[in-house]
Amino acid sequence: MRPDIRQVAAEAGVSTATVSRVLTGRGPASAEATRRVTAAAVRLGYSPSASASSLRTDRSMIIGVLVPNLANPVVLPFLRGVEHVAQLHGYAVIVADAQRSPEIERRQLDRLSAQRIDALVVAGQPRDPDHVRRLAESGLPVADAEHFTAQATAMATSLIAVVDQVCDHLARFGHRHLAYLAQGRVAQGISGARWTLIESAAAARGITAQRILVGAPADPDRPDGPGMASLLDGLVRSPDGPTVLWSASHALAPHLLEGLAIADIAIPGECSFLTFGDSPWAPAYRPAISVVTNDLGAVGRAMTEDLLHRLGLLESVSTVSFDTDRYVARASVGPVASS
Amino acid sequence: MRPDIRQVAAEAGVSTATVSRVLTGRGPASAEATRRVTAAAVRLGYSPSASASSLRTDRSMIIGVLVPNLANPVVLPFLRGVEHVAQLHGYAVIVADAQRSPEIERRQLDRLSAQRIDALVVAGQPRDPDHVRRLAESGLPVADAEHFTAQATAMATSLIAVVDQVCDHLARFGHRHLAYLAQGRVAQGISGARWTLIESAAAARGITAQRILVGAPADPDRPDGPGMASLLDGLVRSPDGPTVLWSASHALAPHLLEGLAIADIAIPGECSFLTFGDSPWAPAYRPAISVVTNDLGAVGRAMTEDLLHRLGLLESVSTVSFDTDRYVARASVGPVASS
DNA sequence: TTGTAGGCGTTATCAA
DNA sequence: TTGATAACGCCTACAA
Repeated sequence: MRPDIRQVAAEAGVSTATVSRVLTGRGPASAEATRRVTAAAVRLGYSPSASASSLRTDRSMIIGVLVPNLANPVVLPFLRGVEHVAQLHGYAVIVADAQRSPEIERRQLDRLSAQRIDALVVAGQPRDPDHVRRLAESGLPVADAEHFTAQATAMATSLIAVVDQVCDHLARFGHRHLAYLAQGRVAQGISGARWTLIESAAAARGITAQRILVGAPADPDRPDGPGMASLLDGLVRSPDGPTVLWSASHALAPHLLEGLAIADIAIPGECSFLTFGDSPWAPAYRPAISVVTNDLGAVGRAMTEDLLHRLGLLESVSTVSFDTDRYVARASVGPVASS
Repeated sequence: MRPDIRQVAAEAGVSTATVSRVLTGRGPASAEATRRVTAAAVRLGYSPSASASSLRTDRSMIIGVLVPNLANPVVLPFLRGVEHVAQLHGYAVIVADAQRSPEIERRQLDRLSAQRIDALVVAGQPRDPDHVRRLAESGLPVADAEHFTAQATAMATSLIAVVDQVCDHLARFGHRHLAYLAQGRVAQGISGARWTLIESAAAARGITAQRILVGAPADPDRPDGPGMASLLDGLVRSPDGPTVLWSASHALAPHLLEGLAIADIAIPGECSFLTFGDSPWAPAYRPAISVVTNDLGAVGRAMTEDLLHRLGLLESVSTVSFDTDRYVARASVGPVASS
């Protein structure tokens, strides 16, 4: 049914070796041979079997992406970035969703391993970091988003500048107390780095910053509105409570906003609000929400380029800077209420 | 370096055939052989090569998913559903992002074809439907989301019930004119079916319904707020204009809301609002947005089960009904203003 | 129940 | 520059 390399060879009147050389571009081939082979391949609708080629060359041309939780929309731009670069270099992307479970994560990593992926992208904190480490030690090129962003200095300096900018803005509006709200587990990598930056930038401007970990709702689809409301009410309305709430992630933001709405806390009248991560909902909200955009697509692209570089497929990693963080001030950040 | 089936055979003191039979579960194997082989496999950290096995069996154990535009967040639950079911049956999922371009789509389909995917899921309207059709005709099991949802009768009846429910609600509040706002191109499948349903359900209650196609912003990340505002202003404030705006997709909703905010149209005072598709932003909005949830994860799961069924891997397709559409009434739908 | 052996479709080596 | 050929790692008749 499906044509194979031998049929192409027969059709072109050459040997299979020549067909292979022409189509892969590896090895010499005369202009005439090239012409006839490509013509025959097109005529027959030939498409070489990736399995056979992988088996022979020991290269699967597949990049695996381990996603801790595919329900989280922030992975989307990231995935897109990985896909984009991978595709440019003939690579396919296999997505492995760990569904927030260590066992599923292990199964998924095993599957990726069986596919003999050429490289692995870890798109967040894995549930079982040891397993990932073991893969890396066994020679698989691994790019970990947490480590990567913390190490990419261009990105870090961009973030520093933006955090400074935000704190300036807040100080100018008279804010003295800031609360940084993050979800559940304390992240080591990027999230931890952000907090350190915020804390020191705030301190430099006489703003006290506190970090508050709000328990991730058991079911992220049905957040605990009232619970969030009472938490925020107690926080904001306590003496010397924060006058600014800064959400660590875009996914967390709507839950916080819902809590604020229930507790009837006015934005920015009673409390200013901003968040990491942008989406069409931020400007659409009333009031429009200030954001610090973080271009995760760029991170995905850079990580994938780094991997391809390590695989020897890319001469130089694109030096396009990571200067993609930006502070977009909107109505949700305003002057502190004169009480 | 990496252990091979022969090494496992040697370690277990059996032949490679026995190893294969034990590990794949196909063919007979004594309890003793099974024990020793599995032990040896674990001891050596053996993981069979998917390429070799694909080559031999002519089954890649890979399902391809063609996503017209991976930037669109609605694919996320869908992808997750596909991934979930695929994984349960040992299948890997390759994501192909067409990036809204016909050429890229073709390249991606060619790549999937080279990978010898066992089945293809099409997660939206492909840019080049002919190419997809050709693949289907060549014997590849293909599941198309548009066709699928239109044909899945359980899903359709669920949708009918929900649309009736919404229209009842609107009629009770005194609404007589409804505008259904959809993006750009008119979809043939699910989106078209929805509109037909809405139109007739509305008519049955004395509500006139009109469909308005709002041009998709060129760059979906920077929507045209003012343009949207003037469009909606002209629409809502015209004599006999609609008193209800119904957004066809969750992605469109924030752009509409931004337009309403700019035009200073009060919700629900001046105009009620609801949308297909839920997310944490809907209840967090002020006022909270009414939604018709559509569980795309369930669609992804069902489609994948259907494919596995066609591949002979699944005895019966899960008959869990599609009764997942639901109308969640929130504050954004209220009585029509008494003018 | 087990082992032997051949071949899946490609690519790399080597001799011509 | 080309062609014959031997693997790559696995699965599965078939024979024992």
